[in-house]
Amino acid sequence: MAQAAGVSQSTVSLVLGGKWPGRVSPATAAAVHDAAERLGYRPNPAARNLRMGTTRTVMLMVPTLIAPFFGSVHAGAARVAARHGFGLVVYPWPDDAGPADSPFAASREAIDGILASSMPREVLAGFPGTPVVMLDSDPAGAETTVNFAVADGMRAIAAHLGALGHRRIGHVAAEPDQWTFQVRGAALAAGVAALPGGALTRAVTSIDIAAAKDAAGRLLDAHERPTALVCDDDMLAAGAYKAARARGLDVPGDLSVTGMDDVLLATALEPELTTVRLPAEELGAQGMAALLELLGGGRPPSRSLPGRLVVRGSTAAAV
Amino acid sequence: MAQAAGVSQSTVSLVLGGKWPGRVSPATAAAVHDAAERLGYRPNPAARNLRMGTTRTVMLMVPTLIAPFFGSVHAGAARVAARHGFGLVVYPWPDDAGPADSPFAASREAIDGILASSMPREVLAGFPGTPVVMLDSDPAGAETTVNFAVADGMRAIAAHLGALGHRRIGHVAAEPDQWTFQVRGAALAAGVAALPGGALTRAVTSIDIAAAKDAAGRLLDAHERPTALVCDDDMLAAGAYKAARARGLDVPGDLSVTGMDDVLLATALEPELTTVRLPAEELGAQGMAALLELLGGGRPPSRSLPGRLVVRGSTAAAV
DNA sequence: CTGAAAGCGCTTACAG
DNA sequence: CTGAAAGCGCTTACAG
Repeated sequence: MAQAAGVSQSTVSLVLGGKWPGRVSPATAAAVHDAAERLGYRPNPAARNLRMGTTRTVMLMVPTLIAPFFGSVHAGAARVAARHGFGLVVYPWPDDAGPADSPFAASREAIDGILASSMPREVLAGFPGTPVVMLDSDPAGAETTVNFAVADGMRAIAAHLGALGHRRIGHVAAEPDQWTFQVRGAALAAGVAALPGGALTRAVTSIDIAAAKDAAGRLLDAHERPTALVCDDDMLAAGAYKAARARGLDVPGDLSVTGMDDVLLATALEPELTTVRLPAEELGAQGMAALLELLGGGRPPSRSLPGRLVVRGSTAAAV
Repeated sequence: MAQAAGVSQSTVSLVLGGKWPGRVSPATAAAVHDAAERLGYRPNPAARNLRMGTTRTVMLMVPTLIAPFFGSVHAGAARVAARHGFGLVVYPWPDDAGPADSPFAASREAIDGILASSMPREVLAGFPGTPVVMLDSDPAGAETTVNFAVADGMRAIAAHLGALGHRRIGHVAAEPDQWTFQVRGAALAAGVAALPGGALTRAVTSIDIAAAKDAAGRLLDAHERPTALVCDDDMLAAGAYKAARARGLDVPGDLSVTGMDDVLLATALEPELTTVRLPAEELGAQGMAALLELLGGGRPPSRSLPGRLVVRGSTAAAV
């Protein structure tokens, strides 16, 4: 490549690295660009990585890629990474991976930073010293976090149901011991407590349709049946629909149901689900932007992305 | 590291690379392993890549990661890759990516091979000479392909509906000009033609619930209404349910509906969907195994993975 | 059985 | 403004 352009290797490196102005004549720079174009030349990333001691690759850790939510997070993160010339490697953990350690161990030296979504903080213990941005996680930690304003979302749901006259509300709560679900639970409790005569019951479930159906069923079979079921996410709401149907209850005629996330499922259900839209792709994008800033030596602040209540057909006036 | 073990760099490399038997004494090898363990030493992948001219990284190209189907493909591929010490980089294309070329261009030199799922073959033109295995693609090409036996799946659906007495069948067909959908269409047509008195109508739609609802609606509004709707995938079936409900038709009392894929959505719907289970994770795993074989100098044969008809609540005897 | 040496292709002081 | 040289950390002939 250097001889094709009739210059030295150093000059090629300077020009292609964009560091030439003031050090290489414009004419020479143009010649280098021309030759590179003509030959389809691209710098060898392995050599560059070795020399620089950096890989321009970031790891995204998510609980699973099978939930479409995390596919969106990946899309947003990948878009921002690509724009800055960074690669993105995803590791679903622990759900889909085989032996959890092997990919980790292999990549410890191969990445510059970590974007970890919805993960217990302990998972990062294996990567001491690696810059990290946490997504959808407890902001009390030392790392920069990017979160959704889920408490606001839950309050919006409580207010929406309250305005429709609901007072006896059931919470179909996700079991995982994650920060986001703890916040959702607390915000809902506060929102219902603020309703005159508000009363909250709760059933805990794993994030699984069949399990959610059982949990919702327990709530619906109580002596004083709730008139609305607030579910911690859209998938749980699908289970709530099933529990309602199994008992001959019409949604939203006899029972209002809400979700959270607004994934594809929300509009696949009948009736379509009233839920809070959480901008998953934006989460990935802002998280990657923060990580890139961190890698560049900055101190990006933690931040929180607002959700938006989307009212569809699953909520109606209390009977 | 070398001095910590009291040996030369070459010896470390030989031992850690597993090439020591017969060349290094067992005692020395043990000492090297000990020191590596103690220091938490891991070879620098960039140096290795530079020296070897290989990256032990494979690119997975999928249309999108937001469809859970491709999340499963990724999981299977990543599992096999990790087991062989390979990394996996995913590029959703063209759906989620920003500027399509930028990540491609950047990674051309950074990967050893490509696993491309459900993509037009032209996309690979930008990677001349890179070993490729195609997933869910026309096996007529030169590359090794790993596919689902979708024709068998469609025939199983046609036979199932035929046995239930259905004769007027509507096909909610996916529009994308993909090999898999062409095969599905042809197999269904043959299966219905084999039914005495069988008659097939068809409406084409993009892979989108609202569009599928419209397409299914056109079929249902025909003079002689079909008694069963065969959908090219589960998401289209969700649209078919909506079209049925909008017309006061009960599924499966008035109308049977089938899907294909068996993703999460299939059991979220009410009634749960009769569909053909396509082993997406297995597709990714077998595709990666084939690619690894190809990279190792082998000539892996193309293959086809069987699906399985899963009968749930959305099909019943024809009225 | 073990080590010294070359070289993979970059980037970055440094000399001119 | 331009080029020669060093060195990043490996792997692999090669010599002993």
